[in-house]
Amino acid sequence: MSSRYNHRVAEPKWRERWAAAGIDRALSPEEAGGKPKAYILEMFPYPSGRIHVGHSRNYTMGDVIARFRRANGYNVLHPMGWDAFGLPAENAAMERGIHPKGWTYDNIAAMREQLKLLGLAIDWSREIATCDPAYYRHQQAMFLAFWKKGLVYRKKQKVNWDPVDNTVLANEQVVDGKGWRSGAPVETRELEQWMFKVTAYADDLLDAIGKLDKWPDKVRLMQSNWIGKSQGAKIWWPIAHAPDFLERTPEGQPCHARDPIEVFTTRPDTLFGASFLALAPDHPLTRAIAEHRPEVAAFIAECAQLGTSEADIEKAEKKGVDLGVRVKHPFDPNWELPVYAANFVLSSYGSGAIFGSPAGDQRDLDFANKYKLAFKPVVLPPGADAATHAITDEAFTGDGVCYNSQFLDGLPTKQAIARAIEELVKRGMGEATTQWRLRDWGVSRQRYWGCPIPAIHCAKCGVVPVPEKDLPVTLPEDVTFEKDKPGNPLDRHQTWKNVPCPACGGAAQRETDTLDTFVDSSWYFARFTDPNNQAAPFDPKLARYWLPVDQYVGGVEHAVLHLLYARFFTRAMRDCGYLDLPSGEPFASLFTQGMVVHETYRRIGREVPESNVEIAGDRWLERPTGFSLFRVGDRDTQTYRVVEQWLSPDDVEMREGKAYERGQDIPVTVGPIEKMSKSKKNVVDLDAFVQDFGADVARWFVLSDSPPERDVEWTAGGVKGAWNFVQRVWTLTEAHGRRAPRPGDAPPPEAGEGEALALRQLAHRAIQSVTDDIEHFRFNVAVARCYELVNAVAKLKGDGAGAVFARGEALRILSQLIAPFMPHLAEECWEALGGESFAAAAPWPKADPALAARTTVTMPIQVNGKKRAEIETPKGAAEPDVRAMALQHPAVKAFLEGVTVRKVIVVPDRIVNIVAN
RNA sequence: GCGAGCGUGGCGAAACUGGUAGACGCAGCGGACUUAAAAUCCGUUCGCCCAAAAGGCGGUGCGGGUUCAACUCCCGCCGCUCGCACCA
Repeated sequence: MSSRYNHRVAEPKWRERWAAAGIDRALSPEEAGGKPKAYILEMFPYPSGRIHVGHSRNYTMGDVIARFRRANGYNVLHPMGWDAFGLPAENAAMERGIHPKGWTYDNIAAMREQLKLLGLAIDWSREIATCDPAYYRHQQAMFLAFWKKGLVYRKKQKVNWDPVDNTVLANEQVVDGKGWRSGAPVETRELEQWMFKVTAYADDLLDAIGKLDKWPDKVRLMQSNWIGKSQGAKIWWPIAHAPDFLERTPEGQPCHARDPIEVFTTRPDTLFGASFLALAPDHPLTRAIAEHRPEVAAFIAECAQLGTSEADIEKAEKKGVDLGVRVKHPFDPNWELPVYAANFVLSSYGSGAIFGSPAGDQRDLDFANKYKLAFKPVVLPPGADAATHAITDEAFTGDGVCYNSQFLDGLPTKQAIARAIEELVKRGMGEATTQWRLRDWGVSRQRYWGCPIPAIHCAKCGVVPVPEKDLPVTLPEDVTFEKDKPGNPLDRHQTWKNVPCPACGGAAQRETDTLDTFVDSSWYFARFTDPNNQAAPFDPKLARYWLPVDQYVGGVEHAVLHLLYARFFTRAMRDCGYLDLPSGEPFASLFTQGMVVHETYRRIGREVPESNVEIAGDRWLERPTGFSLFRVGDRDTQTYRVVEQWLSPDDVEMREGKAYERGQDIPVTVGPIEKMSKSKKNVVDLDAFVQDFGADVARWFVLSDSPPERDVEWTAGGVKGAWNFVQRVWTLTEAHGRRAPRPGDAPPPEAGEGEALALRQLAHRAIQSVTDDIEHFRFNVAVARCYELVNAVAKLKGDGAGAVFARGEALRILSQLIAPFMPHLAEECWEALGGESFAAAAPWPKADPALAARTTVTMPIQVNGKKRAEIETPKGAAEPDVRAMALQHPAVKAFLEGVTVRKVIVVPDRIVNIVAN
């Protein structure tokens, strides 16, 4: 009498047994003995509330690797923690009148239970939360150490200000000119900021990318581009003429506005093609002139209005205004050039000034043409004729040979650059330099729920570090959040804020900014190696044992932000003596997984006439209400409707291929397939799913349908496939279980022939391919191999000794192969088949080479590239034999009638191709 | 605009360093079991030609090329996705 597999009983049972046996605990280096270590880590979650099946993919992938490594004899560290500081906690506090700490810890408690439902092989004894003073006290100590080492400094500078979140953002957190969380257009403010000197490692961060050979090329490229190294020259252009008012500041002090203007260029070889200088609208000289010249001030204002989005930039015309300043050419004091302010020059790159060489740069050319500035071409493209080559509308930006360039004439571009720099240095007009796109990391955030910056401001002593003995600087808990009181509650907290100066004892104030939460996640992987250490962030010996992380798994959205910061942090920790990690690289191997996506559903709202539709960027709004709209239908039938609300998949049912609200006749708009997210409601809650189908079905499905790096769409069909598989495996296993040969039994002679032998061979080949597929992150292919094996087991009928043995062996192998993917079902099967201890603790199966190896191969025979027949040959059959067999095959003979065989190509064990005509 | 990746049945996808295209799953179709449904099991499923079978022809976005042989390599297009974006 067979029974259905009951995940509701089996799954909790095995989780309890694993926990009781402590099999997920990482061993100390001493306990591990000669075992190699494997540190497997998924990017830790922000405790936002609840987990949905979309989150589970990331953790499941890491878990497959962790379980696989453990079965292969590694000492595995697979921990979990919480990236627990951050803005959503404060927003929740404001909305609901609760404390961020309570909200965060409640979420952690709920999400921990949910993650445990998945049956992840995690060492929960190492759990950490970044908002725990036991964690962030070490972060504060490191901050002080970095400060001492010169890797932390303060700087008054223009910052990206998010007006919605009321805080500063790092450059990496500004996407398309908008805040990465709030989506609000970022404003510019001038603020005193705490900075991390990431640029101190710019060269190393860039060079070492070349050694990260187990990172996706895409991520490596993105990091290289972000660091953005350009080699070239600084050039100083002396002022020839300038308006008189530049002699003095508005206050009457002598000023430096007559200092030479510095520009950066990668192409000093084009200096003889220079036609003008252009300054950024907010270049100091532009602003100084704007004080006196209304048209310049107007131009600055106009530029400030211009958006920074793609569309704006594409449309924006190259525009400028003559500043009335003339400069001397560095190679010819008699050659004077005009200085413009121009809208296409960025103050944030280089020195915020360029020299325009129109023949060699499209923007410069557009600008010169608009303002009728004279120029000449100075780089001759390969193959062009110096007498006729001309530039009108299209610049030549490639390499060539210099002409019209005095002492540079005849030199190819690379040599000309070197020669030009040599001459600049000789004349004291410039020098070689390297320009980086990478900027230092501003870490000050004007928020409460973050790690306090351990510094005190004293009127007498300046900025003083908090003495180490006074750490941690803990967040005060008695703060209030009210919607009508914007700003940082730490600023308002008098008893916390006002403290004596550690240096002079006088009245002083604590720093009220907190650290960017990306600081918290920049070293958590090191903390996991020694999570309960009170005295230090971690024991360098333990860190040395476990680091680098052998396999890191996470979303590609962190390709620049988190991954770059973590690489900086390990270098800084190393140089401050915390960490013995010569490479400075935290993650040896990185895998960026695809998302789980799902259809979106929207309740259909009121129709809006097209005349009231306003297009705002990529969305539609209703005039004058400003309500968001969406479009229904195709081009001919399109109508606009108000977005009423997103509907959860649970509230939608399909009837005759159309979507309706559950139990009602209201049609539902099926929207695009998007990443599962709370805001679009297209999520499938994990608890409910595990209750209905089990964690194993969720795990199996998210890995089965698509390659792991690609998105996978959550569909009812996919769930069904996984569910069927679970039932099928269990039905076959249970039916076999009670007459199973025990593991290790010698095969009876009958197992060495016919179908029994074929199944044994297939099972052993499955071991080979699944092993290889897991190693190479081809989980979807591994899944397909398991299906093949199950199909073959089901197909083998009969109760003879050979069949029973082969089936028992195949099922036992199957239970082990599925163990990393579906650990609960694997245990249930393992037990039913008489296995000892746990499937999770059993060593990974080894393929018997004699069975896995192929003794015969099926070779296709082609005639003129078209397959005409197949032959069975022994593996490794000699070429003449194969050739003879092929030529004698009746089907082949028929095709060779009346033609001459010109050539016979035999690729051993693969294919035969006969060329004939 | 620059850079990267991708394009294979109705759908998700396989195909090792060029060697039988479509493994495996979903959906579909036919059948068994059942009073019926669900579940399960068996068969079938790229298109076209042929009454069927055997067999043949075509087929991996489009157009060329290299090769005995191309989803795979090269050249030129088209489309989609992602990243960066006036970076001097």
